[in-house]
Amino acid sequence: MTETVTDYERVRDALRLDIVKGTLAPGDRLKIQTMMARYQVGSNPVREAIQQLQGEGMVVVSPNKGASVRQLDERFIRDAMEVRFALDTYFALRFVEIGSYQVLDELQSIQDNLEQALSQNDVDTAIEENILFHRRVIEAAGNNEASRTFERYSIVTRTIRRLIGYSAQRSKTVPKEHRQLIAAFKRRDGTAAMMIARNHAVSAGEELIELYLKMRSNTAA
Amino acid sequence: MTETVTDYERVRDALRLDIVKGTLAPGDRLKIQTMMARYQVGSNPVREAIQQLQGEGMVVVSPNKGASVRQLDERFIRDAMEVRFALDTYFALRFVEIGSYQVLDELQSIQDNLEQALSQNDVDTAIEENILFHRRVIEAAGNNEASRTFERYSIVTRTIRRLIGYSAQRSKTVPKEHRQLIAAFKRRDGTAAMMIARNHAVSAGEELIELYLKMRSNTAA
DNA sequence: TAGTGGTCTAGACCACGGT
DNA sequence: CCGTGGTCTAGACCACTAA
Repeated sequence: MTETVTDYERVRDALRLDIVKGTLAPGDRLKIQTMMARYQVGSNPVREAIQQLQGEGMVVVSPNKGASVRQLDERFIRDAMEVRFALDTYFALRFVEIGSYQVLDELQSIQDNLEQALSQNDVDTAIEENILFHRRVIEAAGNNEASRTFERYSIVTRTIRRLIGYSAQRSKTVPKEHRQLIAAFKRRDGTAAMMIARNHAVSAGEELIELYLKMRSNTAA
Repeated sequence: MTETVTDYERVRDALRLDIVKGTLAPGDRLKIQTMMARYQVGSNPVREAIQQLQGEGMVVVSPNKGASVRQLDERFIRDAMEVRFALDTYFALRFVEIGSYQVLDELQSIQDNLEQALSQNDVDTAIEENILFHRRVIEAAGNNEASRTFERYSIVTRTIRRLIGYSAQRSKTVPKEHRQLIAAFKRRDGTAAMMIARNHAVSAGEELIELYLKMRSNTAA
């Protein structure tokens, strides 16, 4: 019953978790020596873990210069959000075709948690429940590749939102749009679901860019 | 003016190319010793290259058992085609908004090459021009992440099509649907472009699955 | 030109599969 | 229980940077 057996798997999983959790922030250097000490392994497993994460796109490696956590620049945020947009729109439509009542209940329950977290200003929980909501819609299709792609880009939302939080404005629109989406799912209205998902993704994307730009100017100050 | 400098980059690029070209087929083992000999490097660069490709999803590594080129099973084909579907649909709509006349000309020229290749039964060229057509539509949006995602899954089309070729039937519908798409782009008809792209992706996906199943039963025989 | 840190090799170690 | 082949360590080597 041992989980991952090899060292490079352990290091890879630990690193990925640290990046997702935010312990390692975008731009942070990943020095081999440091990780050798942290995980009590040699250089080889560390390098292999880093290479794999580079393949996944979380980490950037410059030859002879080293690795660092991928920077979230404006370009990447826009691109990631657009892919999210394409996925969310399509899988909202798909959900109408295949979503079960059981998953609908799950969505409703996630949504309840999200609203409660928002009302209590529990930003971390709100972020995770929000991502979970969208992930669950995609996962309902049982498409591994779509889920992986979603996961790859959800780090953008997670990281920026964690830095800025939810505005009073957004704390209202997010639940409203989610409830509209659930309603459209319930009455099996594919067109409506697509349009709501589309609108939701656009407004989320635009706000994230705006927050990012604000963040940059604040950091510069 | 040296291209990639480090060994692991060279090996990674060579391996990736071999997989895309089909020199290394799905399921082929990637033995470290073999690659050490082939590329004249030690085990370390080989392992790092493999790990990165595993991150990209082209290669599967089982701990203590080794790496092999990813198998194209029915599940993966379906999932990949569905992601392609989501991308193609969305970026067809997007192209109407942002596509330039210059890119339209490029598309027309690619399409000409594709039709010529089909009429001459030049399958390899047809495959590449076909992929190029769809890639170009996505690339017009200038979205790096979308392009990478497209690239990741285009290997499915490439590999299966290479094994089976184009049926007389498909040799007619592909150009027809592409021409319809170009026409919709030209009159900036987003709704039509989306629906054509959608239809095109669905029929391509269904045919690939069918071909795959046929291929499996032939191989088994 | 010294220091930091990434890259690569050689070889020991060990898991797994066949005999 | 031997062979094949994947995994890991130790250390040499080398690219970059700063003084």
